[in-house]
Amino acid sequence: MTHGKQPLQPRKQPRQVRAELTRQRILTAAAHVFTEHGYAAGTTNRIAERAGVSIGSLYQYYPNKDALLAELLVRHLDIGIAATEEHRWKDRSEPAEELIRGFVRTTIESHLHDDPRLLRIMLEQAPLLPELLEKVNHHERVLLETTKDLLDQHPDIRVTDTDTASRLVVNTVELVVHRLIAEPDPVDATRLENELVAMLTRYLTC
Amino acid sequence: MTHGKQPLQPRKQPRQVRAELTRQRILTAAAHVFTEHGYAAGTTNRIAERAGVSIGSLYQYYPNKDALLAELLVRHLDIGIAATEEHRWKDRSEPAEELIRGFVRTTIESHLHDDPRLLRIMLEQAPLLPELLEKVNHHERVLLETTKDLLDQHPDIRVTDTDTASRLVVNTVELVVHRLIAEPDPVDATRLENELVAMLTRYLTC
DNA sequence: CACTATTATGAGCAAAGGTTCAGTTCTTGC
DNA sequence: GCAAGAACTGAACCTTTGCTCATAATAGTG
Repeated sequence: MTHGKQPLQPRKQPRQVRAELTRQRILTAAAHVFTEHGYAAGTTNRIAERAGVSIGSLYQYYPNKDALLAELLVRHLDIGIAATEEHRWKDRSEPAEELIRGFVRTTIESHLHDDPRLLRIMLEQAPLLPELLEKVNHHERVLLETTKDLLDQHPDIRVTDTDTASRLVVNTVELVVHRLIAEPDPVDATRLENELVAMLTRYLTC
Repeated sequence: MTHGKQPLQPRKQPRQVRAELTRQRILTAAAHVFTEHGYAAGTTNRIAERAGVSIGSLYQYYPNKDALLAELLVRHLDIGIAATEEHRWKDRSEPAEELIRGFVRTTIESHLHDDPRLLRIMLEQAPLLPELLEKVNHHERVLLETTKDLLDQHPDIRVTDTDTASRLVVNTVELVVHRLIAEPDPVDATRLENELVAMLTRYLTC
C-alpha cells in the first residue's frame, strides 16, 4: 500500500531513446494489467513483467504505483479537455438538437476509444489521489460552465432552471454512456445516441 | 488480501442476546469504517476497534472481510427489491408522469437514507464478489423488465424503441440520482425530482 | 455453587506486494 | 577504444493487514 505522500512525477527524465521506449512500454503494460486485474490486484511486478522490464526499471520512471494510474488518467483527461475546448467555441447558431448530438457523439466516441474497464478503474481511484481529483473536478467544472452558458443563451432552449438542468444534462450523458457502453451486453452505439439525443432535446426545447 | 473462496455466511449463529448485540455493533462499525476510509483502507482491526470488540470476536461472526461488505450490500438490496416489487403491482392506469414521479422519488429517498459514499463503495466492490454480483444483476434485471412492460403497455407512452428506452430510463435515474445527491455540493432533492421527471416524461410521451 | 456452553480476547503468524539499492550492462561523446 | 554517465537488473527487505488459536471471561442451568 502506498501513502500518497510522494510526488507523482517521474524520478528521472529519460535522455536516451531506449529509455523513452521503456517508459512507454511500462505505461502500456500498466494500462493492460489494470484493465485485466483491476487496480488492487494489478501488481507492479506484474506490470514490469508484462512490459518485459525489471521491477527496478519501473521504479526509475514512476516513483510509485499511483503515479502509473495518474499518468494514464491525465492522458485521458487531456483528450477530453481538448474536446471540450473545441465545443466551447463552436458555432452556436445551429439548432440545439445538432449541438446536443455533437456532445453525445463525442462522449460515445471517447468511450469506444478507451477501454471502459480502465476508465472505470481510473475514475474509481481518482478520489483517493488528491492531485488527480483536482484535475477531474476542474474538467467537470469547465464542462458544466460551458453547458450552462449554452442553455442560457441559445434561443431553442425553453428550460428555466438552467442551473439544475446543466448538471442533469452533463451527468446524464457521461454516466449513461459510460454504463451502457461498458456493460457486458452493450447497447448499440447508434441507438444509444438517438435515444439520448431525443431525450435531452425534448427536455430542453419543449 | 482475501481469496474469496470461503463462504460468506457467518461461522456461528448467535445464541445469547449479547452475541446478537456484538454482531450488530460489528456491522455498524463496518459501515462507518468503510464509509470513512473506503474498502481497501478499512481494515478489519479498525472495524473491531470501532465496534469496541476484539478482532477475534469479529471473525467469530464473519468469516472474512468480504462477508462484512456482503451483508451490508444484501441488506441494502433487499430494501430496493421490496420497493420494486411494490411498483410492479401498482395501479398502472394513472398517468405516466405520476408513475415516473413515483419511481424517481423512491430512488431519491433511498439515496437520502443510506450514505451515498457507502453505496458507492458497495457497488464498486460488487463485481469482485461473484455471489453479490449475481444478486445485483438480478435486481437490475427485474427492474428493467418491469419498466419495459410498462413502456410497452401504457397508453401515454409514444417511444418506439422500448428496449433501449427502458435501459436508458432505469440507468439514468439510478446513476444521476446517485451522483447528484452524493456530490460535495448536492443538488436540491425537489429540484432534481422535478427536472428528472420533466426530462423523462417528455422523452417518453412526446 | 459447580459444570458446561457460549462468547470474548489479542498477541502473533503468514502472505502479499510495494519498494530499495548495490551491482551490471549498455550508449554516448571524444 | 575508453571513460562516464545513463539505463537496467532482481534478490531481498519491510510494512501492512487479514486472519488464527490458545486462553480467559461470562452466561445459562440445576
